Amino acid sequence: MQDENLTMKKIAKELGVSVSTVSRALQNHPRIGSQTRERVQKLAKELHYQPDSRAINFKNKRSYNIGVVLPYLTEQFFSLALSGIEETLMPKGYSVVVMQSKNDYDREAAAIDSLLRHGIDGILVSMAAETYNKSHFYNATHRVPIVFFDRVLKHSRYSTVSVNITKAAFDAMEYLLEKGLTNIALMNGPNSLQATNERLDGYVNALNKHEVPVNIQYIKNVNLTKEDTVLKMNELLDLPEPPKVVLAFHDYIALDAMQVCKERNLQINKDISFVTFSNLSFCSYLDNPPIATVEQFPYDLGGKAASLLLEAIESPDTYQAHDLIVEPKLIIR
Amino acid sequence: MQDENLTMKKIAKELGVSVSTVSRALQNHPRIGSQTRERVQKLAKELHYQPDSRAINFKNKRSYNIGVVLPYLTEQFFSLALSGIEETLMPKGYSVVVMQSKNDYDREAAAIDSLLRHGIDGILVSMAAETYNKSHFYNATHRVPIVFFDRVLKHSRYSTVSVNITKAAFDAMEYLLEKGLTNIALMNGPNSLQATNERLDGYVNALNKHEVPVNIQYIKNVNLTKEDTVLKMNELLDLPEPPKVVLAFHDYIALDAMQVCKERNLQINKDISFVTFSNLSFCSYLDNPPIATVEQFPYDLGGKAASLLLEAIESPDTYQAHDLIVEPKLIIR
DNA sequence: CTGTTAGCGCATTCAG
DNA sequence: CTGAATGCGCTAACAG
Repeated sequence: MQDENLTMKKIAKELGVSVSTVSRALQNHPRIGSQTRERVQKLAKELHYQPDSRAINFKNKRSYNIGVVLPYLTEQFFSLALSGIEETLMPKGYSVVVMQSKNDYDREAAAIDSLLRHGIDGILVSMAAETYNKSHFYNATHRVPIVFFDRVLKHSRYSTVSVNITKAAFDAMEYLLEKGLTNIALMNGPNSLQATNERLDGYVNALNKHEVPVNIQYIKNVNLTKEDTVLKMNELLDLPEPPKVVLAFHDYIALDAMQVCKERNLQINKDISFVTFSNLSFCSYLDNPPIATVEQFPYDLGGKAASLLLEAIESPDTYQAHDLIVEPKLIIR
Repeated sequence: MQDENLTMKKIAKELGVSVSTVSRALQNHPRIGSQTRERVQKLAKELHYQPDSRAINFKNKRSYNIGVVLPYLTEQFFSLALSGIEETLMPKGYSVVVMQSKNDYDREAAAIDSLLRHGIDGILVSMAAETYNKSHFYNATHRVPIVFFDRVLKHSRYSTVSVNITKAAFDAMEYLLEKGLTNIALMNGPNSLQATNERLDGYVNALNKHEVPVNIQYIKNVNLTKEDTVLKMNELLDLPEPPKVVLAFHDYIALDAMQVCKERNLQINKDISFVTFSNLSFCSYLDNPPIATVEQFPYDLGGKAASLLLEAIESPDTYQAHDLIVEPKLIIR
């Protein structure tokens, strides 16, 4: 069948022409005779010639590979985002190199480093929860463009694509408050994430608007591990006046928190309800799913981030970093 | 900060030595003066020199990228497998390029093609459900090694890593039969997958051993879409004697099938029960989870496949393709 | 121990 | 329209 080391040189020799002629014929260069082009292309096809992509990458200073660093692929939110990325990049001839940070700073830094050494053309990042030090990003900036999505780092050199979380939280709260519910707890994420602050803003704004006093004991930060969720949920339930509703950072937190409630013999959606961010398809299989959830359109998020990155790569001169905000949607179950 | 185009040449000129000296110093070559080595390494560090990976890839005829083609990253089974792959490859300096086939033949073929053009060093594949034609694999074989995992293609040139599904199905059935249950349906996968046949074997073997007649109406093939699952589940429930237990191809099928049951006012785990393959962590959140499930260790599957592929890449002469079987584990809930 | 030379596969400039 | 020559960044064989 085809030869592992079939180069243009061999085709050239076979046809008695020069390598540059073959090169031109193969890329439909204008300055080439149509008959020679035919001859070359015909033979190339017969021999199953495949250009050596490594040589081309080398010449072009491009690899057509995009690095993606995100917390967990097992979280549906991120695997959907990756799908959006893949779908945007593939038709443009780019491939996706993924690495999971698992919310760990060291892994994230190592991933960025590894991507850089592999010579990718750009990086898409959704930050790890534990990332307080951002220097690994700043260092990478000199080598390739970076675009953040969802868990973003606002900085003049980076484009970001994120959801308007303040509004999402506000809408969710307003929905609850208008139903007459007031004992609403917030199980928020870690402070390293901007979305955490935005959730808090929306939460507080809504309470203020409806003149419900903010109960500081109802506000918890969770580091996104199951243990911490269990701990914080128990704290909430141990309160003299435990919450009737919990606004959870995302569905995974809610699921673990629900388990805690069940173990304490509370009936979900009766004694206590949940409102979440994420809209995991999985939750529709629950007998007592969260009463409402905020759809964040991860697929779009990823796709848009990928588009921005392509812009940065292919038009570096005209490219301007900017922040894209995606509007969330409250889904009532 | 660091220069985008800082090459060894510049370092050499700066220090008044030759490029090869720099090259040797940087890779701790034995035949180099320790003082020159120091000088070079010091300057390289100061200047934040990073070798051009594209040039190195070009020279080595390696990209240190491994392609992974699998059905859906949103399925936890596959994202776990990918984690195992990533964890195995990363310490060896390889990165992972993923593509999702979405169970579609054309997408799978396009993915393989794209990977080949990107010059990856090897491919890991878990086949699409709709893949009946295998020529895209055979064509790729001439260029790079391929290893299959989970959804494997048995062929002398490919290594495979898969679960002993026949045994898994047999064990699951035996568990049910010993509990005195006999009306057991099998919601199997599409016939293009080897695992489908193996499930059937295990199912039939167990029935035979326990001298329970095989009811052909209890055996359904599902094409892995929700619609088909709903259709086939309804067919089962419409039977004069509907099954009391369903052995489902995997958890996702079971979840959709359970929905059908609920809509028909059947109580899960009372009127009808499910036994599944996959052991999705998600199912532990269900009020009425499958009564048993087969753990297939996707993380290990991926890791082992990655190891085999590395072997094929790094020791092509001694490498022998072979089939690895992972023993499943029946988990009773 | 170090410098010179050559070459990987391809695109491109410069001649013709 | 086509061929010869050049160089991308790096490694390695060959000299010294």
